[in-house]
Amino acid sequence: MDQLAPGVMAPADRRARMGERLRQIRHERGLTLAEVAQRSGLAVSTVSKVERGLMALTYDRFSQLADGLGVDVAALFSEHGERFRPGEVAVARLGEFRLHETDNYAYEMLFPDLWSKAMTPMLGTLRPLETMRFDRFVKHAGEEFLFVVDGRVTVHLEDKSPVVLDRGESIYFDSGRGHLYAAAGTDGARILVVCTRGFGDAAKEEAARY
Amino acid sequence: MDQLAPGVMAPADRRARMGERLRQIRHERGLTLAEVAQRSGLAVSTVSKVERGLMALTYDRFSQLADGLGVDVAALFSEHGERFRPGEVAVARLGEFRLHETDNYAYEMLFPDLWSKAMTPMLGTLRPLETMRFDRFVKHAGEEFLFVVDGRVTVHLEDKSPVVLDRGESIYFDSGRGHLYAAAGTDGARILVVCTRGFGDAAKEEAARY
DNA sequence: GGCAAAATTTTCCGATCGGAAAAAGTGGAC
DNA sequence: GTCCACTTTTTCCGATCGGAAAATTTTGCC
Repeated sequence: MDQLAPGVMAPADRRARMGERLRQIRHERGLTLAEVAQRSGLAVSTVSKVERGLMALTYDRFSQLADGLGVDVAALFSEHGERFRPGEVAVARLGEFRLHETDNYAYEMLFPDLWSKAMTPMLGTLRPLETMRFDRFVKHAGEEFLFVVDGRVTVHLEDKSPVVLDRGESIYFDSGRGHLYAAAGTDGARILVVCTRGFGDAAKEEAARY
Repeated sequence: MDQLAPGVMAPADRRARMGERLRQIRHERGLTLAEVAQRSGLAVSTVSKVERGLMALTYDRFSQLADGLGVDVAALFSEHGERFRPGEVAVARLGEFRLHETDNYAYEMLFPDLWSKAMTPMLGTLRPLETMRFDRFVKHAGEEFLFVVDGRVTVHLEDKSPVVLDRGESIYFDSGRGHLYAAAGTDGARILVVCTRGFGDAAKEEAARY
């Protein structure tokens, strides 16, 4: 009577698998049931039962739980999704970086040989804004994370006031918003930038401009 | 009484929005309630109630419904969830981190309020391996980038020799490989870790092709 | 207009969700 | 060992889900 699409497993199995996944995620975060319950607005007992596959949450509460765990609902439903070769590892040693110099930035790609990975980490050395030549903001697809390793940095964002970051501070933003970095003050600064979505797209966009 | 995080809308609103969205999708497909019910294995009345926001399906049945509609669950949540919105910016100031302590790690989520962004950056303080208790490696979906901010770090990877990283060095690997960090030597160490939440654009694009 | 067929909503009720509180682990300290 | 604090599980029960079928609305056609 139940004519479901092939590959669909029984509800009980689904719950069990999802439960295991949720518990694993919670443990990775180092959270207790009480903490997750607090953050998601659910009862402790509810979270416990869900993790053991004893119960299936309604989608709105399930969504709350995902938020409380800090995980995207979408990710919980997509069993697959690894395109980076499973198990791969790469180390970036001092002095082995590939230097990339432009008019304004001096970037070092940390893993120049790793092609299709989710993130592109770069180390950069910044000069003060006065010595930089800028026509326009840089913008590209993806999201961007900047961490100040040394010195002070001013981040200019399109339609926003400049943000000054001290050493150890960071900023996260949509790369689609125009952006531009410079060292604050007279000294240089050292930053770590991590972008999502391969450099490929960005490179293409850049190339198309000239 | 309901003490939820800011920005989270009431359950009723959530249902209503989702319902409208589901009905819209069904109409786009030119399907009737009966047809969707048939394809998803749910009752007609159930689909009707869901579309009008009178009821919230459990996540397993919700998933069935999505299948019946021929739409990815991810897509249903992607448009109205509290995601990282285009153009958004967040700054992590010193002293504003959310500290999380586990047996082995003390890490600080840099953007605790920004869920569902592509990357999850964390700052961590490591103790030497001797003082840590470990049962097994940690492994999870996604990819991971570790940068040594201060001190020296030993990275233990499943089926690999330990890797020692000096300040300024970094490592990139598939989080699916068991991993575990510790400070090298007797002093502690300071690290910056950026994780992706699995699930890539590749999967999305594949699904969207047809 | 009336009529029939199809689509949708409402009703009813058993099954299950989901929370509060009690009970049962789980260490760690003494 | 006992005690204590913390985490997890179990219990209980009101609230809600979810399906079958009846009732209602809508659509098409004469």
